[in-house]
Amino acid sequence: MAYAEVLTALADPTRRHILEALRKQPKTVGELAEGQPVSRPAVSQHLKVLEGASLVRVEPRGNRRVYSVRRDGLDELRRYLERFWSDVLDAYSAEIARRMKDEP
Amino acid sequence: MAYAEVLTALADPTRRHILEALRKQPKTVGELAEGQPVSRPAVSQHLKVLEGASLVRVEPRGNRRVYSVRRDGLDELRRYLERFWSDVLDAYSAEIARRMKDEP
DNA sequence: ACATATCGTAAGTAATCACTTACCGTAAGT
DNA sequence: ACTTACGGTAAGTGATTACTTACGATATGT
Repeated sequence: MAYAEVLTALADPTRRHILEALRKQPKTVGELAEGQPVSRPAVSQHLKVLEGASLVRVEPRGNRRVYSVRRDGLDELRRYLERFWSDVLDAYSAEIARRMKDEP
Repeated sequence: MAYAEVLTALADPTRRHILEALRKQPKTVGELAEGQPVSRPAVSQHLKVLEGASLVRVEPRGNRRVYSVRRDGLDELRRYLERFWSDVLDAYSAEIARRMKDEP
């Protein structure tokens, strides 16, 4: 059920902005906060959620904490979407087959 | 920016349950409400959100309103995820190339 | 040792959200 | 025509949630 955390994490615009800021290269909390319209503690709280969703990883480097993008969360979400969609397609083709049988 | 609506739509567990109930076959509002632990109006409200995210389509059939899964919302989300991830990979390989140059 | 920088956490607050009950319009059955 | 079924919308409420400021802990620099 990890995809649930990923979805709630990605549902917030500020968290998406933070994630997108990390696309290019790893950044510290301060650097991330500069680019956002919210306070630094708010960014910290969002990072906690992103980390819980396996979308981000931390590496403490001395005084700073360097955050970078992590693949696992996105993979989890992709698997969920794919599973869901293949179920839809299976049901669809089963419905077609049923109709072919009834109305030849 | 349609992926934002898709993400907020999928972030809610009840909405996901409703969507998953529609995987198998199209259903009316009443049928959907039976399978859920919430009231029928709540289901109606969720369906409105799902429809706004292009995850669901309605076809009024006489008295009933038949809802079914729609592909567009999921596609939109997939495009966003793919775009995001390819940006990450591009930045990563660019970083590798930079290091190869500096430290041969 | 002391001052400064970086960042997480606590506490409080305002806004958002999911839910309920009540109501209304429309279509179908008698 | 009258009643019943179906479902969308309005209004109100309680719980989440995203934000703020204040504080504390740890590492760096002088």
